[in-house]
Amino acid sequence: MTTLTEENYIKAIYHLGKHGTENVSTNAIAQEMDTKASSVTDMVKKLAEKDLVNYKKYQGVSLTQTGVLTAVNIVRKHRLWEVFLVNKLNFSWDEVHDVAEQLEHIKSPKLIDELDAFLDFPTHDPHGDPIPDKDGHFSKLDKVKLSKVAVNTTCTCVGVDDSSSDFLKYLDKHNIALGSKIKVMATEPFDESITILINGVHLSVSKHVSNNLFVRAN
Amino acid sequence: MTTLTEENYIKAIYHLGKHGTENVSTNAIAQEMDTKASSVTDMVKKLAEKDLVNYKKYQGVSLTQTGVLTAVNIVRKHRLWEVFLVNKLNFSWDEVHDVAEQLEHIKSPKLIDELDAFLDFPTHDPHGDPIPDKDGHFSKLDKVKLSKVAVNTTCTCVGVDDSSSDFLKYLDKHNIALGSKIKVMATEPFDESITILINGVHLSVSKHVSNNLFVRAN
DNA sequence: AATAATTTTTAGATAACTCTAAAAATTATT
DNA sequence: AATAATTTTTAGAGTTATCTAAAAATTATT
Ligand SMILES: [Mn+2]
Ligand SMILES: [Mn+2]
Ligand SMILES: [Mn+2]
Ligand SMILES: [Mn+2]
Repeated sequence: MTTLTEENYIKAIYHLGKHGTENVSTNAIAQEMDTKASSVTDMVKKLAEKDLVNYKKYQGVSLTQTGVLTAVNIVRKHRLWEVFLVNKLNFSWDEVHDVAEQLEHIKSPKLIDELDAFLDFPTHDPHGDPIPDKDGHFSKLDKVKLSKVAVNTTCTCVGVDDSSSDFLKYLDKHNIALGSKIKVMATEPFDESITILINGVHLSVSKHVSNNLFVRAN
Repeated sequence: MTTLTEENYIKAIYHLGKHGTENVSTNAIAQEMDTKASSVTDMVKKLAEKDLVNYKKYQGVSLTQTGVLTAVNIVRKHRLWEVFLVNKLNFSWDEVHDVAEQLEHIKSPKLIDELDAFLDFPTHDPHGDPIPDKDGHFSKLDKVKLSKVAVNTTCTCVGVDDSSSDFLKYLDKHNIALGSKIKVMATEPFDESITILINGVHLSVSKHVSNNLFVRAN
């Protein structure tokens, strides 16, 4: 059985190292989890003991097969709860993350699969991130950063890379949501800002925005 | 801020001492929580320090006003989650308790009130126990134990006193559910068992059953 | 290749919660 | 009222997860 703390470490390693496959440094984990490197070392030893991570002193850690499975299951729970909060409980997409951080640790063999069915087996969460199915398989959606889209092309917003509350609120304010049609009107070389057409309105957005919005070509 | 452990102690004191008003003994808490009396003493001191309980050495504990408020809020969360699990996620009434024990500790100012609205402000949980509203007020429902009902009277099942999985499954097996009409046909003095008519079927039930089924007169 | 800077680990301490065993207080029995 | 039984508290120690400070290993710079 994994503790809440162990699960959070597993999740951090999963997210930092390309789905847990790459080696992740002690410091990177410490930063991600807002803790000290010495604490990370302690926990990583414990996780290695439990065969959840591969660890060699000074060489960083990666997830074992069991570790990846554990991580994917937590991600599944997190994202399903986010869908529930937005679709059923009137949460906005900038409010769900903290609550999902708690709900993702609830242990029940039945709960998540029933929730999945109740939500009609969603494939993506409110931020456009894919939800793994019961067996851990992700539905691949080929998305591209808005900054890569050519001028005069229209595309559809399908996700965000930055899901900080501030960024999401900014998008809300300018009526940019998943499903929004965006036409790239112009790009400015000097500051890499771009002008887009959204809901009939012209809007100039910074490099940060275009680099953190995922779109699909139409 | 209350920890998960503190919340569980508060809840135990609330349930053992008539809504936290009566004094509860250290041993009673230890038994309820499946822990040692010495651990209870430690925690009770901590709770007294936080002004959640009234405590005098060797005299037992009761909840303060803040303690009652905390307890009622946990009970509210527990019962609302139980309704959610039964009404929305196809859980049966004998499966919900353990999951609700986990969910009741989720902290979110918005979550519970939205859940309450989503469930259409239920007044009772799947076991017939009242759900306090936002302000901690319980809707009183005058219920009586089936064992108190006179012969030849018909009544409606509105709750259970024993909500152990075994007892609930027994009720399921004999199609006794909240809302079921029950007519008391006969009482046997020698073992205090009674014969009831339910769904057109005659059934003899033990003293335990009649003492743990709440009914409302019709 | 030697030295400096950085990263990582170890050592030792602390906080929250738990336990066992012994001491103290209360309650029951004679 | 004295003694016995029970309950409750204290003392001391273990576990998990955290921290600071110092030591060791790795990586970068000269
Ligand atoms: Mn999230
Ligand atoms: Mn998300
Ligand atoms: Mn319950
Ligand atoms: Mn209940």
